[in-house]
Amino acid sequence: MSAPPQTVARVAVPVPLPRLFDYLPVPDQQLPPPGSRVLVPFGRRRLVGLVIEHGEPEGQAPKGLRPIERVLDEALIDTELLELIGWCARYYVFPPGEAVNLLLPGALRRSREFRAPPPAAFELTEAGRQADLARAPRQVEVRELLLEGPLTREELMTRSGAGAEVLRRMSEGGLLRSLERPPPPPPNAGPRLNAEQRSALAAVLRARRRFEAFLLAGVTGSGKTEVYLQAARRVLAAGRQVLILAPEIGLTPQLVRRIESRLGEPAYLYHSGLSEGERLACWQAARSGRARVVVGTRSAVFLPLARPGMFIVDEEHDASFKQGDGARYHGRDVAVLRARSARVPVVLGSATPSLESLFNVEQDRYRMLRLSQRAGEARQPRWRIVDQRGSRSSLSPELVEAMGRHLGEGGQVLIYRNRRGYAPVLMCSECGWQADCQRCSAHMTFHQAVHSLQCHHCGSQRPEPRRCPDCGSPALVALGAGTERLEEEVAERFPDVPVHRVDRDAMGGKHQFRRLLERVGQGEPCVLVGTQMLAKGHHLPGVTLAAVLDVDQALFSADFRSPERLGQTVAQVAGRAGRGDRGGEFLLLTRHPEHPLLESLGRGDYLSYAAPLLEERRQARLPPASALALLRAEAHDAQPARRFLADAAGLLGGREIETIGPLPAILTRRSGYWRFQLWLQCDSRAVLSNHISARLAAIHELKSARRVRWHVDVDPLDL
DNA sequence: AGCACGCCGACT
DNA sequence: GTCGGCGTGCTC
Ligand SMILES: [Zn+2]
Ligand SMILES: [Zn+2]
Repeated sequence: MSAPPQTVARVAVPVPLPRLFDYLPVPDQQLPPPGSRVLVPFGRRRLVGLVIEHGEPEGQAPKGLRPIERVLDEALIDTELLELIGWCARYYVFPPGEAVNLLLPGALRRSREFRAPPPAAFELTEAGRQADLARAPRQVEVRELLLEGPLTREELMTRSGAGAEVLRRMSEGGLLRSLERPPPPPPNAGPRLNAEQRSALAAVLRARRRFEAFLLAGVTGSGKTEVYLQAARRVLAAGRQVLILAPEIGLTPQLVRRIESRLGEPAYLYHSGLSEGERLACWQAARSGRARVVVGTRSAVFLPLARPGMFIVDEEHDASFKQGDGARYHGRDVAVLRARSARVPVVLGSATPSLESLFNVEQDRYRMLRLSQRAGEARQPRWRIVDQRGSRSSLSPELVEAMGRHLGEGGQVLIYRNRRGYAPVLMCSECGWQADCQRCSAHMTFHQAVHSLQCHHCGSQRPEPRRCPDCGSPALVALGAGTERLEEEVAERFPDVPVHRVDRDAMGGKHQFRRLLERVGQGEPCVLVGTQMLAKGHHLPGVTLAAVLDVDQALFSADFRSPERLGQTVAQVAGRAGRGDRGGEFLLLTRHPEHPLLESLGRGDYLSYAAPLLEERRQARLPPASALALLRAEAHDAQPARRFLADAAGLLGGREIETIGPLPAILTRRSGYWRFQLWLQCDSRAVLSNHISARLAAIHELKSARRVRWHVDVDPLDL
């Protein structure tokens, strides 16, 4: 009747080897079920692993099988997640042992018991209200604050001056009750939806009980967030959980507050900024179902969920969803898979959808929901492409004129430049010497304020040279302009207007940035000069003029994704202008105004810009129209890396798979390593992954593999 | 990835 | 004599 009991557990062990390891049960015990967390002997070490499945021993273990040492948690991970991770390991060609890192929070990856983190919030008990605290001034302070209602532990400690010890004593004495989360702000129904939003919402709700993937493509200010939050509310009402993924940079306190107030539920945050204890608490709350709303970055896509009801990916085009090392998965794509296996809807939102998602719409895998109207009075800004040829300054006369006009009318100006520092190149005007990084094939960026040269690829620094190291001339010139120089030039042109620089160098702490946003929010006329930090998220209602400087390098980049990224950046920055009630203006500065990409961009509609890009990818057999994986290798010398890839190419060639290379990476040398890559292309994603997986062991065993660092990247974003 | 073993240069 | 450099091999 029943199948004979299987004799070994196949265990995922956190080592970078392309296989699971077989273990016998703990002596005199049964095999722990799949999903169990176990402690196993491994070589001379003991490691925490996860039982993936049961089976019969195959592939002779050289020294025989060893038993599991201890079962730490039985069936901790459900089979749906185990299957998902297995699928990911095969598709993305990462070692199955990564399952341990992806599925367990750090606290559960170690064998020792974990000390429970302190409670996140407190409220006063009845006993606490009435207690006689005449001889405990600190406790009185705590009580005063809590009379108004519950507070987070952090807030309570800073405002009352009470230490952890005081709170612990009060809890033990029954004066305080610990809460896992502070209560959410009062629910707020939010604005009335317009017709487009209502029909998008209806479409999502119709799929509430089955799998369907939606691409919610809405221009800036069209109210995408409202649509998915209203859908989420219905899912919560049915007793299901909602997982929202957002890029690191977009996971702001404002977004979290908005989510909480719309959903009337505390949002459980999961991101890398949390302490280990906080991560564990969120993980457990998600697994138990207590956390009904979870908001997190990429890694949250693997959180266990008791009753998943909907997945949401905000800013789905954002590159931070792709993990860049270890298990190189794409959080958005995993969310779609997870929704499918849980039979629930997934909503991908973006004003500038990835070509991958647009392709999936074309293939009828996703359904597009378009929001083309800006909510409220906000209008599309007026666009202008400015020919920068002939202008010696980075700020062209037309830009300066427009800035003066907008500032004069009380507006704010945003200038976007994707490069921090003073100048990207420092050159000797006598002999042509340029300051290059010793360890990378790149120029060093000149940072004038700190008198140094910095490499933005490897972080190395050196002091600003006074003379040319080659010819001794003092005539060193800074070529081009980064944000630091732009700030200086703006201040020269507009001495009476405040200029704020927003980049990693100028914004030391988060508080500094927040304070600046508050100040800018007051609405005084000013100029903001900055990088990515400025383009993403954050409401800047006072901005009426936005400009993108120096788009030209993106027009001629070797990276085939460059035009797509350019369009996304430009649309994002343009979206900053005229969010308020005044009609905005947007300028794009270039020395190639006739470039077809810019003409297409200038029409101001991202989707019609993207359509021909997708067509080009198809013609060129590039992703997403075909499957691409890279085999990357790096070594201190170029030759071993090239050699390894050439050997691997010999193993990987096949009728269905085209191998190209070894090619040098776009940044050929980084941090002292020469970097090369082999392109592997195929019409079918599944065939490509299977093909590589099947040859992985042989690649591992290549002699030439021993002298290089190498890995496979399926669906790579960076070249 | 760790972690051991192993065999050669320069220290007390 | 031995401390330690990192090349090589192994992990159910
Ligand atoms: Zn010189
Ligand atoms: Zn460098």
